[in-house]
Amino acid sequence: MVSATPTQDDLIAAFEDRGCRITQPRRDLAAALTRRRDAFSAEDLAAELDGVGRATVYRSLRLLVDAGALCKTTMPDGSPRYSLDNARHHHHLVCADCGRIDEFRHPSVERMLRSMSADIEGELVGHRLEIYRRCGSCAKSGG
Amino acid sequence: MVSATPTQDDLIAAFEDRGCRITQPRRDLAAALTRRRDAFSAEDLAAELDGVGRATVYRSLRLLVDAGALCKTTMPDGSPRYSLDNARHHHHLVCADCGRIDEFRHPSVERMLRSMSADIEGELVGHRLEIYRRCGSCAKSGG
DNA sequence: CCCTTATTGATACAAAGTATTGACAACGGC
DNA sequence: GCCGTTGTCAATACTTTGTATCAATAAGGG
Repeated sequence: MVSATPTQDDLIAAFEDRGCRITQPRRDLAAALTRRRDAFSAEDLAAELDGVGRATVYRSLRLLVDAGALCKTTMPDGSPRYSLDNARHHHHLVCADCGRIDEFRHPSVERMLRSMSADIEGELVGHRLEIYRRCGSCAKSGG
Repeated sequence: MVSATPTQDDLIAAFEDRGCRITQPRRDLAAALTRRRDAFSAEDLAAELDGVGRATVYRSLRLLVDAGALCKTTMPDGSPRYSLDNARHHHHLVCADCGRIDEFRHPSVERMLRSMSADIEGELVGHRLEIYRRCGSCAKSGG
């Protein structure tokens, strides 16, 4: 089970857990992911991984998102970003200026869902929550 | 100001309010929107509006979303859907099976945001919340 | 009614991904 | 340690959801 920020081995383990073979492209990708601690786009990552095909990058990202090792987040303009998943259940705090993504856990979210579920017909199957803000350093640097 | 489900005239007014000319394509689009009460994709709408160019459909949808007359919602798979905006501030209840989108207002959402803002560094500039469920009729029809 | 200028449709392009396919390489069996 | 099966690969074409460009057109003020 992955906990705290995943290491390269954790990412490899995520592939193995899903019954996938450990190939060189996947090793390269895992290494690149652990080097890159910020949020990134799939295309950026593909450009960085020179010998690895675009399709492989996308496939692997999807695998890792499904495995829970990566998060896919939506920016205010709708474009997707990936980031390492540090902890089980959380939401994202996205800086609308610099795009920095922080994980975020707050009891009020679960409280809200419980409180809503009573008033919603049918079964809740999931949710998507992004909080957009101007992060501390962007606020300081004015704009 | 648009309130309750917008009529064709409300949509036309939304264009006017933004200083736009009232053209035949925009009239056609407004008519199609008020006929179509369900959530729809931009491509569906473009296909329905035969004489109207794709670019015009996308341009107009963006204008109406900006004007607050339409909502753009994200499905669980990430694909976008548009729907008429019935009321000022709300979130969306999306059926993961049939794609039906209902508007949804619940005090717990604002309560959550207030409660979180105390613990978040920087200024909150927005949020995105979708609640996915299986709606009543999809639950009944099994699966 | 005419002139200005927003708007249009066509088309090309862009971003983010999925499908296809022949080649290749992991890994289990022996 | 070699071999064959089969998952995986890179390349490429295609799809979806838009945006940019641009010449032609039509809105609507004067």
